[in-house]
Amino acid sequence: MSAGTRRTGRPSTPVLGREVIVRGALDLIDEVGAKGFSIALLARRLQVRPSSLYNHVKGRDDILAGVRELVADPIDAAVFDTLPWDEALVSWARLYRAAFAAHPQTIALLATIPVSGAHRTLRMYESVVAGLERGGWPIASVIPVMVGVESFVLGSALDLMAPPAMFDPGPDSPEVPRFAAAVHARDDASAAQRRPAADLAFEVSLTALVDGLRTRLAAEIAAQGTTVDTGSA
Amino acid sequence: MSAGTRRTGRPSTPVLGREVIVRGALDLIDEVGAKGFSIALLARRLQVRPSSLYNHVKGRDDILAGVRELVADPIDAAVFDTLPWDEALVSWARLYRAAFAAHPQTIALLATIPVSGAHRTLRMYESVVAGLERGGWPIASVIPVMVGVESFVLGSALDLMAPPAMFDPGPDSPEVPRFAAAVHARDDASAAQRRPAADLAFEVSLTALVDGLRTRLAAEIAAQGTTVDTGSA
DNA sequence: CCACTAAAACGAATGGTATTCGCTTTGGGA
DNA sequence: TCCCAAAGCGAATACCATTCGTTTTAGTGG
Repeated sequence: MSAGTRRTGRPSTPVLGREVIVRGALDLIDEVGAKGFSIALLARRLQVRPSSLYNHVKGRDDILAGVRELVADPIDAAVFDTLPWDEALVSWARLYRAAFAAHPQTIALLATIPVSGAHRTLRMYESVVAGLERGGWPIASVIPVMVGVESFVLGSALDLMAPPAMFDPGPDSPEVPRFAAAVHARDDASAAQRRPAADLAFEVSLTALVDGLRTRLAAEIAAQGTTVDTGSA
Repeated sequence: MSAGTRRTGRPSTPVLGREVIVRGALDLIDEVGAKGFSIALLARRLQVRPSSLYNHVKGRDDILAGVRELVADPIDAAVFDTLPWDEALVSWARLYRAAFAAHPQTIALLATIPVSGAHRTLRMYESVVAGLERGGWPIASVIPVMVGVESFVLGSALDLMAPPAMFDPGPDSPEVPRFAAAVHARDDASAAQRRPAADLAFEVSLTALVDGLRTRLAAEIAAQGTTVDTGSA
């Protein structure tokens, strides 16, 4: 209970565990940010010496992999079982982005880490693939479509942690007048709708992307029987 | 010329300079990857002691900002002056992605760094904004559209550095049969067209995105004079 | 019930990191 | 010519993640 006063040797009641460590890591990152995160700090918060962590996790990267699972947990691809593929895609993308938006500080740490091959993730992909196939997408286009949407979502997540006011007062506005005016107009629209500007940009492009995919699917179905062309229009 | 044998004191002919350091950093990252990059290694490659670098750059982050400028240099938004907005957008996105594709190892380091407010970058944004306005986009939608495309490009760049063979032999393929089949079909299509799978996914979604934006613009122009709705469909 | 093994904590040590500071030498402007 | 600033070096600082040996305890097989 008191600070840093545990005798050496195995404790009578267990203190750590993978679960505890990963949860603590996520909380810590939320508080101190990606740059502030360190094993030493995490150990302090868990009332433990740094070396103790290594009895439960392989190392820093392993902890971050766990954090990723935690953050990605609420992403649910079950919508693909009940909704048409296009609506499901929109819903999935929103959930995906919202999951990262709930922990913006983790994005800098998780973006670089290759997406975990955890069973949970694989099953999510399976649902998406099944939903797209059921929607009529040719098998060879399914992964590209999914990856495209996922890339857009991850890019939008990166955008989330960009400095909110980017060139607002603009020291060199005179040099880029149209850009400055456009930023101003966007901010006005954002304020009028009482929604963050980043959200508006995300929704606009997400709608456009899925819209365009709908068009393409129609075209591919129309060309059914001819040589399949997965290149550009 | 010989190894590590420079006397103390200011050298008669200058050795370093911001340009030299940043170039060296990019080359080093290309060679040893993001994880292998360090100030000490960079100094060794430049035949210099680590502390000497700080006479020319503020620190690690400053160096990376310079690397970003270098990588982003070939991104040219001049196309917006000559092509219709939709074609220009496609061309710009391709250049943008290609710039990062030319230095895949930098992506992990640059993705987290907020996009530099360098004059070069601002002028690029100015060109894009001007092009979209000229294309008929309402001023309030210009930034969201640009940000959306940029997010997609950055997300696709992240995808570039993902492990190329992800779940190919799939140890648990039986558990995710449709996913495995879809990956296989995509790889076949990729081989048949002799293009990387990532490129195909990028092109598919880029086309769809711009296609959807074209549709939205038409709708917005048709609704001209009515209350502008920047929300979802 | 005892003995033995494995688990799980600690503490110290290792080798890495970026950065700062004082020293020295030299180039260039007044 | 004098003097300051520029630009190298070397040492020191304060981190960082990780490994290893030690110690204490939990749990299990005989």
